[in-house]
Amino acid sequence: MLKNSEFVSKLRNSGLRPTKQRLKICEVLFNRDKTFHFTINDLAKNISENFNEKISLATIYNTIHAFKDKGYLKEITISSDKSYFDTNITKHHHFYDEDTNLLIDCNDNEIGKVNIKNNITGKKISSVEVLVRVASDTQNQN
Amino acid sequence: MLKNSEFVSKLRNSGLRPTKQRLKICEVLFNRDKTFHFTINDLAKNISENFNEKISLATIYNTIHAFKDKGYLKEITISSDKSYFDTNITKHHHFYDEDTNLLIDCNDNEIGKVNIKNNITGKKISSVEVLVRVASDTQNQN
DNA sequence: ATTTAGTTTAGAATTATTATAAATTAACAA
DNA sequence: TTGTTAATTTATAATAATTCTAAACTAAAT
Ligand SMILES: [Mn+2]
Ligand SMILES: [Mn+2]
Ligand SMILES: [Zn+2]
Ligand SMILES: [Zn+2]
Repeated sequence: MLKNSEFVSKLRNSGLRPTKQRLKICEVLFNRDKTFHFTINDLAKNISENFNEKISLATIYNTIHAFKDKGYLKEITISSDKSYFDTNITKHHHFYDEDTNLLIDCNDNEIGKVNIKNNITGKKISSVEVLVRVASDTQNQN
Repeated sequence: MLKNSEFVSKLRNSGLRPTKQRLKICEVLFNRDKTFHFTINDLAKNISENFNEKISLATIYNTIHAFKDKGYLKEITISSDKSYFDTNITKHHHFYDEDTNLLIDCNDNEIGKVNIKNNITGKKISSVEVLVRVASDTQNQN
């Protein structure tokens, strides 16, 4: 639940000019109570259907990637034909409902800490992510 | 290290005709000591460069998807612009080296069992996969 | 006000993947 | 064998997500 002026400084502080388009995208993504997951297409549709502004698809891609690079979004890869973004930038894991194609955040109390006993020599761990795929009982198993 | 005749029965047993193309792909994928990870492009290149047979890209896609559906391959999604396949069909986790773009299998002794305390109501867990991204110490963290 | 560099945009290009539909081939029965 | 049938392969077109390009626009600095 941030105000417009807060987005302006947030953008300025990260070296991004607070343009009309970026502020609108900030509002859509960050001016709400709960974090959520979306695809570029979801976002483009949301903006064109629910607001008067027209933001070109190229700008949406540019902005989302800029926000990701600045750490304001995380990218979640579930399938190779679609990329999800997450406004929850804390470390967390996901359930993926194969029936509805929805991503659901795991709380820390739902999945215990992942115990990595041996890392690759000379490398540093940059992230650890668990994906739990779920489906109705009557579905095929993986 | 399977023989050609074994691939013939394996294919027949799963309702797939043992065509010349499928047998060649079996040989390339399964006639070796260790499991490995590959992309469709890797495989197409491998076949066209190291063998005389020309298999059309459409057939490679068809075959890999058929093998995946029959459970002879697993698909691993790391990034949205490329899909990896895995000849190791046992339950296991992965390291992904962001410097080299290589996938590395985790042994059971490297990552402890993931403890899922609460599943989504009414759903069945179809898979649990951990992806540990690693990079050189001098790289950016996630 | 002028300049400059950053940003937006429409549209083209790229790339992975899937669809189409005709030619080929494996399986099967006569 | 031989003919029939359905599965498979293939070249090619289509699709769809994403990136690129280059011109127009705009925020920031002078
Ligand atoms: Mn794709
Ligand atoms: Mn893609
Ligand atoms: Zn999330
Ligand atoms: Zn593997």
